[in-house]
Amino acid sequence: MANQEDQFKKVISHAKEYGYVFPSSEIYDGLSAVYDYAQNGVELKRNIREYWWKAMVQMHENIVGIDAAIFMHPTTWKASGHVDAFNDPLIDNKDSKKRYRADVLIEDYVGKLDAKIDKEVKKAAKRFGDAFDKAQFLETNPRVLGYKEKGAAILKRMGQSLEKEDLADVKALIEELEIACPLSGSKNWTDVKQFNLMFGTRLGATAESSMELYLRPETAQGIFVNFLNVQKTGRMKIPFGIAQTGKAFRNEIVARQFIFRMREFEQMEMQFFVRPGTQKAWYEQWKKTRLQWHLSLGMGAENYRFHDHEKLAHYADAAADIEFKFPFGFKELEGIHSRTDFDLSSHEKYASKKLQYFDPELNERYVPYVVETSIGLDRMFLAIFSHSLKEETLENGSTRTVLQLPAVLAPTKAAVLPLVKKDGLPEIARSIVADLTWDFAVTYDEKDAVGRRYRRQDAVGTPFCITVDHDTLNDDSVTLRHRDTMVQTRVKIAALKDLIKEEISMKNWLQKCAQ
RNA sequence: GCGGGAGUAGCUCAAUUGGUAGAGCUUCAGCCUUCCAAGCUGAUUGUUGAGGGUUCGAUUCCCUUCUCCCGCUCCA
Repeated sequence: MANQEDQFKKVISHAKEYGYVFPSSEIYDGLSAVYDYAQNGVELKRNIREYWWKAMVQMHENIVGIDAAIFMHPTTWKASGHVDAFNDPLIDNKDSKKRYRADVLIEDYVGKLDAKIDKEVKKAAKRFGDAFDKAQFLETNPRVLGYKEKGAAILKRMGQSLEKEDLADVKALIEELEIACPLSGSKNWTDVKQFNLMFGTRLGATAESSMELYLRPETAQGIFVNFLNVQKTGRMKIPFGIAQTGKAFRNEIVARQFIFRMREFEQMEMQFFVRPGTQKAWYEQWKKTRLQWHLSLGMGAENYRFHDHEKLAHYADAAADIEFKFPFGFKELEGIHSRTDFDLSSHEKYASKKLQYFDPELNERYVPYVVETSIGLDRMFLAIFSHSLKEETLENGSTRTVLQLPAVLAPTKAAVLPLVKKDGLPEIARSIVADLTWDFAVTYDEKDAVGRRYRRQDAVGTPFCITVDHDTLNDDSVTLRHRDTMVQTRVKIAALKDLIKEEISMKNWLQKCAQ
């Protein structure tokens, strides 16, 4: 455990020291759970996004992309269920330090009343024997009626108080009912606090004319509301998908673990629209396809696993996570959800617009079912970065820190190094840089001994080093050093471009794990 | 939000009973060097997380606050 912790701390400080991730607004002490991507981080992140986009959009004839706005009509979030589901009244017990949802505590209390009714029924059934009429008993027995009334009154009052956001009354209700903490038995409660997981803001200049808005808590709704637009204008036939990448915002109560859980984060997701009844097969298909994508990066199959959800979200009929072994254990990296027709149907109701597809094969209209793949770009970044950071002990006993990023994703693909700073070697190196820079990201470095420069490039994750030496003057050849093996080969300058292109080509990487 | 730990240079860390901050690595300039960080010379960097208090004097003691890490909690 201490090792894990140490490793994670190394990841965080390496990310900062080598220009990948900085705490946001650091000169003001940072902002909780907000981070900035630095000069190298932005490249890595961009490359991951591109790798995903290529695999999901470009390589699928029936998947297209969009880029929806972060602001959406507020009714969107009523239809999606977020206004209800992302809005919890929470209360803490001061003695046990446990936190509960206030409404759940009260509902549990009402549940106990129902249990009492059941008890009465059983007792009566015993007493009356065969003559027992359950329906009549429930309607006439004064005790049962008392429990029922009480329960209904409690729920009504709670509903009204929550509606009015009268949280003091919710607390009063809990105190009046003498609800105790299930763990400690204590009735020592804090005030009820409303936690809204969505960030609110206002659209419009003046307070009177402005409109309350949310920053989107997920990108998916931007696709659902555009479903028909894309289907019609793109002449899409089911099954087809719409993909997008973009920022989403959640006001997490506790956001932690570096960039794993941030309040502002980027999703890469694809909604796949299918004929009702076929969702299960597509769900399985996408689980497989997405895992293959991960495996193509070569970070070891043993570091991935599926986690099938037993408790499903309000919209899903099946859901699984692809989990990755982060420095702090296996955690969710990507979600694959069978979302049914929940979202489209709900938007139909709220917007009073038909969101249906006419299926020419079946000759009928229907609301399509949706299978979603949704991956956190920041989590993918962390997965790759933390997995790539290694400390090696070499044969001579020295250690080297190397960031073994997949070459296809590395921010800088090659560093060009003159062996010494004289004899015309820098000039040749510069000319190589000038040539290669049209095709991929290269850098130049002449400072310090060449060995030190190699280690520097190792630490930032540059997969190739090209060294210009005195032989270059005679035969136009240079050495090409591979980061992971430290092996060097002698190649002609003219051959460099194709050699490296081959190693960093998305095509070659994506094909690695094709089924 | 609760409990525990921690904030000193870009990174890792020092500073003896309170006496106005140092080291290593890094970075930068130069020298020397024909291939895997540790050769030589020189240089930059800090309101010691922030604010307040006690004191002649605070990195050190007290209070407040912010941030990070771990656990609990929460998590579509």
